[in-house]
Amino acid sequence: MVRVRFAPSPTGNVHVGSLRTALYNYLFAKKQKGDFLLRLEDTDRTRLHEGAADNLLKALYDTGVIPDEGLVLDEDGNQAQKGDVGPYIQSERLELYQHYIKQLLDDGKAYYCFCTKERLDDLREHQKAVGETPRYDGHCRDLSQEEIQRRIDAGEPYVIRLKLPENKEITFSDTVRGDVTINTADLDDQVLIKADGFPTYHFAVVVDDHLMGITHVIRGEEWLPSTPKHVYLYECFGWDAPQYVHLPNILNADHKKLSKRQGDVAVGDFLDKGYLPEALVNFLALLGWSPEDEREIMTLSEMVDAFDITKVHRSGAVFDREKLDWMNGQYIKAMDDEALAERIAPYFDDENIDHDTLVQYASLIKERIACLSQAPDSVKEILNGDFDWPAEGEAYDILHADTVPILYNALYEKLTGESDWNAENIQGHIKAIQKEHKKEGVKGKALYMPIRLMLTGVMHGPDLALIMSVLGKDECLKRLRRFHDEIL
RNA sequence: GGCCCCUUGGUCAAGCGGUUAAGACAUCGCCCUUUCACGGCGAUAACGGGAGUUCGAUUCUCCCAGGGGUCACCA
Repeated sequence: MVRVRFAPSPTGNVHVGSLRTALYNYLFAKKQKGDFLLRLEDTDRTRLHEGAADNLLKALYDTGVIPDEGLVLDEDGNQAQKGDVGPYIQSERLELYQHYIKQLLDDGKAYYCFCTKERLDDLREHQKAVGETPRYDGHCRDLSQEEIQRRIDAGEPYVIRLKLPENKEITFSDTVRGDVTINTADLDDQVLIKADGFPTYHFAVVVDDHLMGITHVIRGEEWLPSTPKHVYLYECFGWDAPQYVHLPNILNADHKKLSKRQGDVAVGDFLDKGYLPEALVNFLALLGWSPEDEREIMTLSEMVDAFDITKVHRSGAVFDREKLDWMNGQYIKAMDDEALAERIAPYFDDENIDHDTLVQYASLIKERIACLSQAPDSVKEILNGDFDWPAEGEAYDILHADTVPILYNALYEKLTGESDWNAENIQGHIKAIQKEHKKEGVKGKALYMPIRLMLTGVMHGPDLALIMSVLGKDECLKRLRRFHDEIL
Protein backbone atom coordinates (compact mmCIF):
# COMPACT_ATOMS: atom_id res chain seq x y z
CA MET A 1 0.00 0.00 0.00
CA VAL A 2 1.43 3.29 -1.09
CA ARG A 3 1.66 5.96 1.57
CA VAL A 4 3.08 9.38 0.80
CA ARG A 5 3.17 12.59 2.70
CA PHE A 6 3.39 16.31 2.22
CA ALA A 7 5.36 17.70 5.14
CA PRO A 8 5.71 21.46 5.07
CA SER A 9 6.82 23.65 7.90
CA PRO A 10 4.28 26.23 9.02
CA THR A 11 6.32 29.30 8.32
CA GLY A 12 3.94 31.49 6.37
CA ASN A 13 2.09 31.41 3.11
CA VAL A 14 1.95 28.40 0.87
CA HIS A 15 4.24 28.75 -2.12
CA VAL A 16 2.95 27.47 -5.45
CA GLY A 17 6.01 25.25 -5.58
CA SER A 18 4.89 23.64 -2.35
CA LEU A 19 1.43 23.18 -3.78
CA ARG A 20 2.90 21.40 -6.73
CA THR A 21 4.87 19.11 -4.46
CA ALA A 22 1.71 18.37 -2.50
CA LEU A 23 -0.17 17.85 -5.76
CA TYR A 24 2.31 15.31 -7.12
CA ASN A 25 2.17 13.43 -3.85
CA TYR A 26 -1.60 13.47 -4.06
CA LEU A 27 -1.75 12.42 -7.71
CA PHE A 28 0.67 9.57 -7.11
CA ALA A 29 -1.18 8.37 -4.01
CA LYS A 30 -4.57 8.43 -5.69
CA LYS A 31 -3.27 6.81 -8.84
CA GLN A 32 -1.79 4.00 -6.74
CA LYS A 33 -4.89 3.77 -4.57
CA GLY A 34 -2.79 4.76 -1.60
CA ASP A 35 -2.94 7.38 1.09
CA PHE A 36 -1.80 10.95 1.11
CA LEU A 37 -0.88 12.32 4.53
CA LEU A 38 -0.21 15.79 5.79
CA ARG A 39 2.38 16.19 8.50
CA LEU A 40 3.49 19.44 10.07
CA GLU A 41 7.22 19.96 10.49
CA ASP A 42 7.31 22.62 13.14
CA THR A 43 10.63 21.87 14.77
CA ASP A 44 12.03 25.33 14.19
CA ARG A 45 10.44 27.30 16.96
CA THR A 46 11.98 30.53 15.73
CA ARG A 47 10.17 30.45 12.43
CA LEU A 48 6.72 29.46 13.59
CA HIS A 49 4.11 31.66 12.06
CA GLU A 50 0.72 32.38 13.51
CA GLY A 51 -2.03 30.89 11.38
CA ALA A 52 0.34 29.18 9.01
CA ALA A 53 -1.26 25.80 9.55
CA ASP A 54 -4.65 27.29 8.76
CA ASN A 55 -3.26 28.81 5.58
CA LEU A 56 -1.84 25.50 4.65
CA LEU A 57 -5.04 23.58 5.16
CA LYS A 58 -7.03 26.25 3.38
CA ALA A 59 -4.75 26.18 0.34
CA LEU A 60 -4.95 22.40 0.17
CA TYR A 61 -8.70 22.17 0.60
CA ASP A 62 -9.35 25.09 -1.75
CA THR A 63 -7.42 23.38 -4.48
CA GLY A 64 -8.77 19.91 -3.85
CA VAL A 65 -5.44 18.44 -2.79
CA ILE A 66 -6.99 16.95 0.30
CA PRO A 67 -5.12 14.71 2.75
CA ASP A 68 -6.51 11.31 3.71
CA GLU A 69 -4.65 11.21 6.97
CA GLY A 70 -2.67 13.36 9.35
CA LEU A 71 -3.54 16.98 9.78
CA VAL A 72 -6.97 17.51 8.27
CA LEU A 73 -10.06 19.64 8.52
CA ASP A 74 -13.02 18.04 10.27
CA GLU A 75 -16.68 18.36 9.25
CA ASP A 76 -16.86 21.69 10.99
CA GLY A 77 -13.83 22.98 9.21
CA ASN A 78 -11.62 22.81 12.25
CA GLN A 79 -8.10 21.50 12.40
CA ALA A 80 -7.94 17.88 13.45
CA GLN A 81 -5.59 14.94 13.38
CA LYS A 82 -6.76 11.77 11.77
CA GLY A 83 -5.00 8.42 11.67
CA ASP A 84 -3.41 5.72 13.80
CA VAL A 85 0.24 6.69 13.62
CA GLY A 86 0.06 10.22 14.95
CA PRO A 87 0.58 12.68 16.28
CA TYR A 88 1.18 14.29 12.92
CA ILE A 89 2.71 17.44 14.27
CA GLN A 90 6.38 17.06 15.04
CA SER A 91 6.41 19.23 18.11
CA GLU A 92 4.05 16.68 19.64
CA ARG A 93 6.42 13.83 18.96
CA LEU A 94 9.40 14.90 21.03
CA GLU A 95 9.50 11.76 23.24
CA LEU A 96 9.71 9.67 20.10
CA TYR A 97 12.80 11.48 18.89
CA GLN A 98 14.33 11.19 22.35
CA HIS A 99 13.81 7.47 22.26
CA TYR A 100 15.45 7.02 18.89
CA ILE A 101 18.33 9.39 19.49
CA LYS A 102 19.18 7.39 22.59
CA GLN A 103 19.41 4.29 20.47
CA LEU A 104 21.81 6.03 18.12
CA LEU A 105 23.89 7.30 21.01
CA ASP A 106 24.05 3.85 22.57
CA ASP A 107 25.13 2.36 19.27
CA GLY A 108 27.85 4.94 18.84
CA LYS A 109 26.18 6.30 15.71
CA ALA A 110 25.72 9.73 17.17
CA TYR A 111 27.60 11.89 19.64
CA TYR A 112 27.24 14.87 21.91
CA CYS A 113 28.73 18.11 20.69
CA PHE A 114 29.41 21.05 22.97
CA CYS A 115 30.84 23.40 20.39
CA THR A 116 29.55 26.92 20.76
CA LYS A 117 27.97 28.93 18.02
CA GLU A 118 31.00 31.23 18.13
CA ARG A 119 33.47 28.40 17.62
CA LEU A 120 31.46 27.07 14.72
CA ASP A 121 31.18 30.48 13.12
CA ASP A 122 34.90 31.07 13.46
CA LEU A 123 35.63 27.67 12.08
CA ARG A 124 33.39 28.23 9.09
CA GLU A 125 34.87 31.64 8.42
CA HIS A 126 38.37 30.34 8.61
CA GLN A 127 37.62 27.46 6.29
CA LYS A 128 36.07 29.79 3.79
CA ALA A 129 39.04 32.12 3.98
CA VAL A 130 41.40 29.27 3.26
CA GLY A 131 39.21 28.11 0.43
CA GLU A 132 37.98 24.97 2.09
CA THR A 133 34.46 23.65 2.11
CA PRO A 134 32.82 24.78 5.35
CA ARG A 135 32.40 21.68 7.45
CA TYR A 136 32.25 20.57 11.06
CA ASP A 137 35.73 19.51 12.09
CA GLY A 138 34.77 16.67 14.40
CA HIS A 139 35.96 18.52 17.45
CA CYS A 140 33.61 16.67 19.79
CA ARG A 141 33.61 13.37 17.96
CA ASP A 142 35.68 11.46 20.45
CA LEU A 143 35.01 12.97 23.83
CA SER A 144 35.30 10.54 26.72
CA GLN A 145 32.20 9.31 28.47
CA GLU A 146 33.39 11.04 31.64
CA GLU A 147 33.91 14.39 30.02
CA ILE A 148 30.54 14.24 28.35
CA GLN A 149 28.82 13.43 31.60
CA ARG A 150 30.74 16.12 33.43
CA ARG A 151 29.81 18.82 30.95
CA ILE A 152 26.19 17.77 30.78
CA ASP A 153 26.03 17.83 34.56
CA ALA A 154 27.63 21.25 34.50
CA GLY A 155 24.71 22.40 32.41
CA GLU A 156 26.65 23.09 29.25
CA PRO A 157 24.36 23.32 26.24
CA TYR A 158 24.90 20.63 23.63
CA VAL A 159 23.60 19.23 20.40
CA ILE A 160 23.71 15.66 19.16
CA ARG A 161 25.40 14.97 15.88
CA LEU A 162 25.28 12.08 13.49
CA LYS A 163 28.59 10.22 13.40
CA LEU A 164 29.02 9.72 9.70
CA PRO A 165 31.43 7.00 8.62
CA GLU A 166 34.48 8.44 6.91
CA ASN A 167 34.92 8.25 3.18
CA LYS A 168 31.99 5.98 2.50
CA GLU A 169 30.00 6.10 -0.72
CA ILE A 170 26.28 6.16 -0.20
CA THR A 171 24.06 5.35 -3.13
CA PHE A 172 20.34 5.62 -3.34
CA SER A 173 17.93 5.38 -6.20
CA ASP A 174 15.70 8.23 -7.19
CA THR A 175 12.70 7.66 -9.43
CA VAL A 176 13.36 10.65 -11.64
CA ARG A 177 17.16 10.82 -11.44
CA GLY A 178 18.24 7.24 -11.24
CA ASP A 179 21.10 6.22 -8.96
CA VAL A 180 22.78 9.01 -7.07
CA THR A 181 26.03 8.46 -5.23
CA ILE A 182 27.58 10.81 -2.71
CA ASN A 183 30.67 10.29 -0.57
CA THR A 184 30.38 10.96 3.16
CA ALA A 185 33.63 12.90 2.84
CA ASP A 186 31.51 15.64 1.28
CA LEU A 187 28.93 15.51 4.03
CA ASP A 188 28.79 17.06 7.47
CA ASP A 189 28.19 15.38 10.81
CA GLN A 190 24.65 16.64 10.76
CA VAL A 191 23.09 17.97 13.94
CA LEU A 192 20.24 15.62 14.79
CA ILE A 193 19.03 17.14 18.05
CA LYS A 194 19.33 20.87 18.59
CA ALA A 195 20.30 22.56 21.84
CA ASP A 196 16.65 23.21 22.57
CA GLY A 197 15.96 19.49 22.44
CA PHE A 198 14.06 19.65 19.17
CA PRO A 199 15.12 17.41 16.32
CA THR A 200 16.36 18.86 13.07
CA TYR A 201 14.55 18.12 9.85
CA HIS A 202 17.05 15.42 8.95
CA PHE A 203 16.38 13.37 12.03
CA ALA A 204 12.66 13.97 12.30
CA VAL A 205 11.85 13.07 8.69
CA VAL A 206 13.56 9.73 8.95
CA VAL A 207 11.95 8.76 12.24
CA ASP A 208 8.53 9.99 11.19
CA ASP A 209 8.54 8.63 7.67
CA HIS A 210 9.48 5.24 9.04
CA LEU A 211 6.99 5.27 11.89
CA MET A 212 4.24 6.48 9.59
CA GLY A 213 4.91 3.82 7.02
CA ILE A 214 5.80 6.21 4.24
CA THR A 215 6.70 4.28 1.09
CA HIS A 216 7.68 7.12 -1.23
CA VAL A 217 9.27 10.42 -0.37
CA ILE A 218 8.28 12.91 -3.04
CA ARG A 219 9.87 16.28 -2.32
CA GLY A 220 11.75 19.19 -3.86
CA GLU A 221 15.18 18.70 -5.35
CA GLU A 222 16.78 20.92 -2.73
CA TRP A 223 16.79 17.76 -0.59
CA LEU A 224 18.81 15.73 -3.00
CA PRO A 225 22.23 16.56 -1.49
CA SER A 226 21.19 15.64 2.04
CA THR A 227 19.40 12.44 1.13
CA PRO A 228 22.49 10.28 1.82
CA LYS A 229 22.34 11.36 5.46
CA HIS A 230 18.78 10.17 5.59
CA VAL A 231 19.64 6.92 3.88
CA TYR A 232 22.46 6.36 6.36
CA LEU A 233 20.10 6.92 9.25
CA TYR A 234 17.75 4.26 7.92
CA GLU A 235 20.75 2.00 7.76
CA CYS A 236 21.70 2.76 11.36
CA PHE A 237 18.24 1.82 12.52
CA GLY A 238 18.05 -1.20 10.30
CA TRP A 239 15.00 0.19 8.56
CA ASP A 240 14.13 0.07 4.88
CA ALA A 241 14.47 3.44 3.22
CA PRO A 242 11.56 4.71 1.16
CA GLN A 243 11.73 5.25 -2.58
CA TYR A 244 12.91 8.78 -3.27
CA VAL A 245 11.45 11.09 -5.87
CA HIS A 246 13.06 14.50 -6.12
CA LEU A 247 11.03 17.00 -8.06
CA PRO A 248 12.58 19.74 -10.22
CA ASN A 249 12.24 23.33 -9.09
CA ILE A 250 9.80 25.85 -10.41
CA LEU A 251 11.65 28.87 -11.77
CA ASN A 252 11.19 32.49 -12.63
CA ALA A 253 11.63 33.72 -16.18
CA ASP A 254 15.29 34.34 -15.33
CA HIS A 255 15.66 30.68 -14.35
CA LYS A 256 16.20 31.50 -10.72
CA LYS A 257 14.09 29.90 -8.06
CA LEU A 258 10.57 31.31 -8.15
CA SER A 259 10.55 34.22 -5.77
CA LYS A 260 8.27 36.88 -4.48
CA ARG A 261 10.31 39.62 -6.11
CA GLN A 262 8.95 38.74 -9.51
CA GLY A 263 5.25 38.47 -8.78
CA ASP A 264 2.95 36.40 -6.69
CA VAL A 265 4.15 33.08 -5.41
CA ALA A 266 1.64 32.32 -2.67
CA VAL A 267 -1.30 30.12 -3.50
CA GLY A 268 -3.59 32.51 -1.66
CA ASP A 269 -2.43 35.42 -3.82
CA PHE A 270 -3.39 33.60 -6.99
CA LEU A 271 -6.75 32.55 -5.62
CA ASP A 272 -7.48 36.06 -4.39
CA LYS A 273 -6.63 37.46 -7.78
CA GLY A 274 -9.25 35.28 -9.33
CA TYR A 275 -7.29 32.38 -10.65
CA LEU A 276 -9.60 29.42 -10.33
CA PRO A 277 -8.19 26.73 -8.07
CA GLU A 278 -8.84 24.10 -10.71
CA ALA A 279 -6.92 26.14 -13.28
CA LEU A 280 -4.00 26.75 -10.94
CA VAL A 281 -3.76 23.08 -10.07
CA ASN A 282 -4.05 22.11 -13.71
CA PHE A 283 -1.30 24.53 -14.65
CA LEU A 284 0.98 23.43 -11.83
CA ALA A 285 0.53 19.77 -12.70
CA LEU A 286 1.87 20.45 -16.16
CA LEU A 287 5.04 22.01 -14.79
CA GLY A 288 7.27 18.98 -14.77
CA TRP A 289 4.88 16.39 -16.05
CA SER A 290 2.60 15.82 -19.02
CA PRO A 291 0.11 13.10 -19.84
CA GLU A 292 0.74 10.65 -22.64
CA ASP A 293 -1.88 12.17 -24.84
CA GLU A 294 -2.02 15.83 -25.73
CA ARG A 295 -4.60 16.97 -23.25
CA GLU A 296 -3.83 20.11 -21.33
CA ILE A 297 -7.11 21.04 -19.74
CA MET A 298 -7.83 18.33 -17.20
CA THR A 299 -9.81 17.89 -14.03
CA LEU A 300 -8.07 16.66 -10.91
CA SER A 301 -9.48 13.17 -11.33
CA GLU A 302 -8.46 13.07 -14.97
CA MET A 303 -4.96 13.99 -13.85
CA VAL A 304 -5.02 11.20 -11.30
CA ASP A 305 -5.90 8.72 -14.03
CA ALA A 306 -3.19 9.95 -16.33
CA PHE A 307 -0.49 10.53 -13.75
CA ASP A 308 2.77 8.63 -14.07
CA ILE A 309 5.47 9.53 -11.59
CA THR A 310 8.16 8.00 -13.78
CA LYS A 311 7.36 10.57 -16.45
CA VAL A 312 8.26 13.50 -14.24
CA HIS A 313 10.77 15.82 -15.85
CA ARG A 314 14.30 16.17 -14.55
CA SER A 315 14.92 19.83 -15.22
CA GLY A 316 13.38 22.90 -13.66
CA ALA A 317 10.34 24.51 -15.26
CA VAL A 318 9.75 28.21 -15.73
CA PHE A 319 6.49 29.44 -14.29
CA ASP A 320 4.95 31.10 -17.34
CA ARG A 321 2.35 33.53 -16.11
CA GLU A 322 1.04 34.11 -19.63
CA LYS A 323 0.18 30.49 -20.02
CA LEU A 324 -1.47 30.47 -16.63
CA ASP A 325 -3.60 33.38 -17.82
CA TRP A 326 -4.53 31.50 -20.93
CA MET A 327 -5.43 28.41 -18.98
CA ASN A 328 -7.47 30.34 -16.46
CA GLY A 329 -9.26 32.01 -19.36
CA GLN A 330 -10.09 28.60 -20.75
CA TYR A 331 -11.72 27.64 -17.47
CA ILE A 332 -13.62 30.90 -17.31
CA LYS A 333 -14.92 30.53 -20.85
CA ALA A 334 -16.05 27.01 -20.10
CA MET A 335 -18.29 28.19 -17.25
CA ASP A 336 -21.90 29.08 -17.81
CA ASP A 337 -23.01 32.63 -17.04
CA GLU A 338 -24.69 31.66 -13.79
CA ALA A 339 -21.60 29.97 -12.43
CA LEU A 340 -19.36 32.78 -13.53
CA ALA A 341 -21.69 35.34 -11.97
CA GLU A 342 -21.25 33.60 -8.67
CA ARG A 343 -17.48 33.52 -8.95
CA ILE A 344 -17.14 37.19 -9.88
CA ALA A 345 -19.62 38.37 -7.27
CA PRO A 346 -17.00 38.80 -4.52
CA TYR A 347 -15.06 41.18 -6.71
CA PHE A 348 -18.05 43.50 -6.95
CA ASP A 349 -18.51 43.37 -3.23
CA ASP A 350 -18.66 47.07 -2.56
CA GLU A 351 -21.18 47.78 -5.26
CA ASN A 352 -24.18 45.77 -4.19
CA ILE A 353 -25.25 44.39 -7.52
CA ASP A 354 -28.18 42.04 -7.96
CA HIS A 355 -27.79 38.54 -9.29
CA ASP A 356 -29.42 39.12 -12.68
CA THR A 357 -27.12 42.02 -13.41
CA LEU A 358 -24.16 39.91 -12.42
CA VAL A 359 -25.24 37.24 -14.86
CA GLN A 360 -25.44 39.84 -17.59
CA TYR A 361 -21.99 41.09 -16.66
CA ALA A 362 -20.73 37.55 -16.83
CA SER A 363 -21.97 37.13 -20.38
CA LEU A 364 -20.42 40.44 -21.30
CA ILE A 365 -16.90 39.71 -20.07
CA LYS A 366 -16.66 35.94 -20.15
CA GLU A 367 -14.44 35.83 -23.20
CA ARG A 368 -12.41 38.86 -22.32
CA ILE A 369 -10.92 38.26 -18.91
CA ALA A 370 -8.01 36.09 -17.85
CA CYS A 371 -8.88 36.13 -14.18
CA LEU A 372 -11.85 36.96 -12.02
CA SER A 373 -10.42 40.08 -10.43
CA GLN A 374 -10.43 41.75 -13.83
CA ALA A 375 -14.21 41.55 -13.95
CA PRO A 376 -15.10 44.92 -12.38
CA ASP A 377 -12.62 46.84 -14.50
CA SER A 378 -13.63 44.97 -17.58
CA VAL A 379 -17.28 45.73 -16.98
CA LYS A 380 -16.46 49.32 -16.23
CA GLU A 381 -14.45 49.66 -19.38
CA ILE A 382 -17.37 48.40 -21.40
CA LEU A 383 -20.20 50.19 -19.63
CA ASN A 384 -18.53 53.34 -18.39
CA GLY A 385 -20.71 56.35 -19.16
CA ASP A 386 -18.25 58.98 -18.11
CA PHE A 387 -16.43 59.52 -21.37
CA ASP A 388 -15.80 62.16 -23.97
CA TRP A 389 -16.29 61.54 -27.65
CA PRO A 390 -13.08 61.54 -29.62
CA ALA A 391 -12.02 64.86 -31.11
CA GLU A 392 -9.97 63.42 -33.92
CA GLY A 393 -9.06 60.31 -35.81
CA GLU A 394 -11.15 57.60 -37.36
CA ALA A 395 -13.70 57.62 -34.56
CA TYR A 396 -14.22 61.34 -35.01
CA ASP A 397 -14.79 60.91 -38.72
CA ILE A 398 -17.32 58.18 -38.13
CA LEU A 399 -19.29 60.27 -35.68
CA HIS A 400 -19.32 63.24 -38.02
CA ALA A 401 -20.41 61.44 -41.13
CA ASP A 402 -23.42 62.89 -42.99
CA THR A 403 -25.52 59.87 -42.16
CA VAL A 404 -25.15 60.16 -38.40
CA PRO A 405 -28.06 62.61 -37.84
CA ILE A 406 -30.36 60.36 -39.83
CA LEU A 407 -29.22 57.41 -37.84
CA TYR A 408 -29.51 59.23 -34.56
CA ASN A 409 -33.09 60.30 -35.18
CA ALA A 410 -34.20 56.87 -36.27
CA LEU A 411 -32.47 55.20 -33.37
CA TYR A 412 -33.72 57.55 -30.72
CA GLU A 413 -37.26 57.22 -31.93
CA LYS A 414 -37.24 53.45 -32.10
CA LEU A 415 -35.57 52.97 -28.75
CA THR A 416 -37.91 55.38 -27.06
CA GLY A 417 -40.82 53.34 -28.24
CA GLU A 418 -39.46 50.02 -27.05
CA SER A 419 -41.14 48.69 -23.95
CA ASP A 420 -39.62 45.23 -23.85
CA TRP A 421 -35.93 46.01 -23.49
CA ASN A 422 -33.76 43.08 -24.43
CA ALA A 423 -30.91 42.33 -26.76
CA GLU A 424 -33.05 40.60 -29.31
CA ASN A 425 -35.50 43.45 -29.68
CA ILE A 426 -32.71 45.99 -29.77
CA GLN A 427 -31.04 44.04 -32.53
CA GLY A 428 -34.36 44.10 -34.33
CA HIS A 429 -34.47 47.87 -34.22
CA ILE A 430 -30.98 48.19 -35.58
CA LYS A 431 -31.84 45.84 -38.41
CA ALA A 432 -34.99 47.83 -39.09
CA ILE A 433 -33.01 51.05 -39.30
CA GLN A 434 -30.70 49.46 -41.81
CA LYS A 435 -33.64 48.36 -43.89
CA GLU A 436 -35.25 51.77 -43.87
CA HIS A 437 -32.15 53.86 -44.46
CA LYS A 438 -29.95 51.60 -46.49
CA LYS A 439 -30.18 53.77 -49.54
CA GLU A 440 -28.92 56.72 -47.56
CA GLY A 441 -25.81 54.77 -46.63
CA VAL A 442 -26.85 53.73 -43.13
CA LYS A 443 -25.75 50.14 -43.18
CA GLY A 444 -23.03 47.77 -42.07
CA LYS A 445 -20.12 49.42 -40.41
CA ALA A 446 -21.61 52.88 -41.02
CA LEU A 447 -24.58 51.72 -38.99
CA TYR A 448 -23.06 49.81 -36.10
CA MET A 449 -19.95 51.81 -35.49
CA PRO A 450 -21.65 55.18 -34.98
CA ILE A 451 -24.12 53.61 -32.57
CA ARG A 452 -21.29 51.96 -30.66
CA LEU A 453 -19.42 55.23 -30.53
CA MET A 454 -22.45 57.29 -29.53
CA LEU A 455 -23.17 54.92 -26.69
CA THR A 456 -19.72 53.94 -25.44
CA GLY A 457 -17.25 56.42 -26.88
CA VAL A 458 -14.95 53.69 -28.13
CA MET A 459 -14.74 51.55 -31.22
CA HIS A 460 -14.52 48.18 -29.63
CA GLY A 461 -16.34 46.02 -27.15
CA PRO A 462 -18.73 43.09 -26.93
CA ASP A 463 -21.85 42.65 -29.00
CA LEU A 464 -23.58 46.01 -29.33
CA ALA A 465 -27.13 44.85 -28.64
CA LEU A 466 -25.89 43.01 -25.60
CA ILE A 467 -24.20 46.11 -24.24
CA MET A 468 -27.35 48.15 -24.81
CA SER A 469 -29.43 45.54 -23.12
CA VAL A 470 -27.22 45.56 -20.06
CA LEU A 471 -27.04 49.36 -20.05
CA GLY A 472 -30.80 49.62 -19.91
CA LYS A 473 -33.18 51.81 -21.80
CA ASP A 474 -32.88 54.91 -19.65
CA GLU A 475 -29.13 54.92 -19.73
CA CYS A 476 -29.01 54.42 -23.49
CA LEU A 477 -31.40 57.25 -24.14
CA LYS A 478 -29.56 59.46 -21.72
CA ARG A 479 -26.29 58.86 -23.50
CA LEU A 480 -27.92 59.53 -26.85
CA ARG A 481 -29.29 62.85 -25.63
CA ARG A 482 -25.88 63.82 -24.30
CA PHE A 483 -24.43 62.94 -27.68
CA HIS A 484 -27.07 65.04 -29.34
CA ASP A 485 -26.37 68.01 -27.11
CA GLU A 486 -22.60 67.87 -27.20
CA ILE A 487 -21.77 66.62 -30.66
CA LEU A 488 -24.66 66.74 -33.05
C1' G B 1 35.08 26.99 -4.41
C1' G B 2 33.71 21.36 -3.12
C1' C B 3 29.80 18.02 -4.06
C1' C B 4 25.26 16.74 -6.56
C1' C B 5 21.65 17.47 -10.36
C1' C B 6 20.09 19.32 -15.09
C1' U B 7 20.51 20.73 -20.70
C1' U B 8 14.78 19.69 -27.43
C1' G B 9 12.08 26.47 -30.22
C1' G B 10 11.40 32.73 -25.95
C1' U B 11 8.28 29.31 -22.32
C1' C B 12 5.78 24.35 -21.02
C1' A B 13 6.88 20.00 -23.48
C1' A B 14 6.37 14.98 -27.01
C1' G B 15 10.40 11.90 -28.43
C1' C B 16 12.88 6.76 -25.64
C1' G B 17 18.80 4.46 -32.67
C1' G B 18 16.17 5.52 -38.58
C1' U B 19 10.43 11.02 -37.62
C1' U B 20 9.18 16.22 -42.82
C1' A B 21 11.77 16.57 -34.52
C1' A B 22 4.58 16.47 -32.14
C1' G B 23 1.36 19.68 -29.47
C1' A B 24 0.37 24.03 -26.20
C1' C B 25 1.53 29.32 -24.55
C1' A B 26 3.66 33.68 -26.55
C1' U B 27 4.78 36.28 -31.34
C1' C B 28 3.36 37.37 -36.53
C1' G B 29 -0.04 36.79 -40.68
C1' C B 30 -4.85 35.37 -42.82
C1' C B 31 -10.06 34.11 -42.01
C1' C B 32 -14.61 34.73 -39.16
C1' U B 33 -17.02 39.30 -37.17
C1' U B 34 -20.52 45.88 -37.37
C1' U B 35 -15.68 46.51 -33.60
C1' C B 36 -12.66 44.26 -29.79
C1' A B 37 -12.35 39.60 -27.76
C1' C B 38 -13.34 34.40 -28.70
C1' G B 39 -12.68 30.86 -32.43
C1' G B 40 -10.46 28.71 -37.06
C1' C B 41 -6.25 28.29 -40.38
C1' G B 42 -1.18 29.18 -41.24
C1' A B 43 3.89 31.05 -40.37
C1' U B 44 8.49 32.06 -37.65
C1' A B 45 11.22 29.24 -34.11
C1' A B 46 14.78 23.87 -30.98
C1' C B 47 18.02 18.88 -30.19
C1' G B 48 24.58 23.63 -25.88
C1' G B 49 29.72 22.03 -27.92
C1' G B 50 33.36 18.09 -28.86
C1' A B 51 34.84 13.14 -29.09
C1' G B 52 33.36 8.20 -29.40
C1' U B 53 29.76 3.45 -30.06
C1' U B 54 26.86 2.33 -34.48
C1' C B 55 25.34 1.30 -41.23
C1' G B 56 22.83 5.35 -38.69
C1' A B 57 22.56 9.47 -33.26
C1' U B 58 18.06 14.33 -30.37
C1' U B 59 17.98 9.35 -28.38
C1' C B 60 23.80 5.22 -25.71
C1' U B 61 29.06 6.49 -23.40
C1' C B 62 32.80 10.05 -22.11
C1' C B 63 34.75 15.03 -21.85
C1' C B 64 33.81 20.25 -21.88
C1' A B 65 30.65 24.41 -21.40
C1' G B 66 26.40 26.63 -19.41
C1' G B 67 22.47 26.62 -15.81
C1' G B 68 20.53 25.10 -11.11
C1' G B 69 20.70 23.04 -6.17
C1' U B 70 23.43 22.37 -1.77
C1' C B 71 27.31 22.99 1.74
C1' A B 72 22.96 26.01 9.33
C1' C B 73 21.53 24.06 16.11
C1' C B 74 16.12 26.51 8.49
C1' A B 75 13.12 23.46 6.46
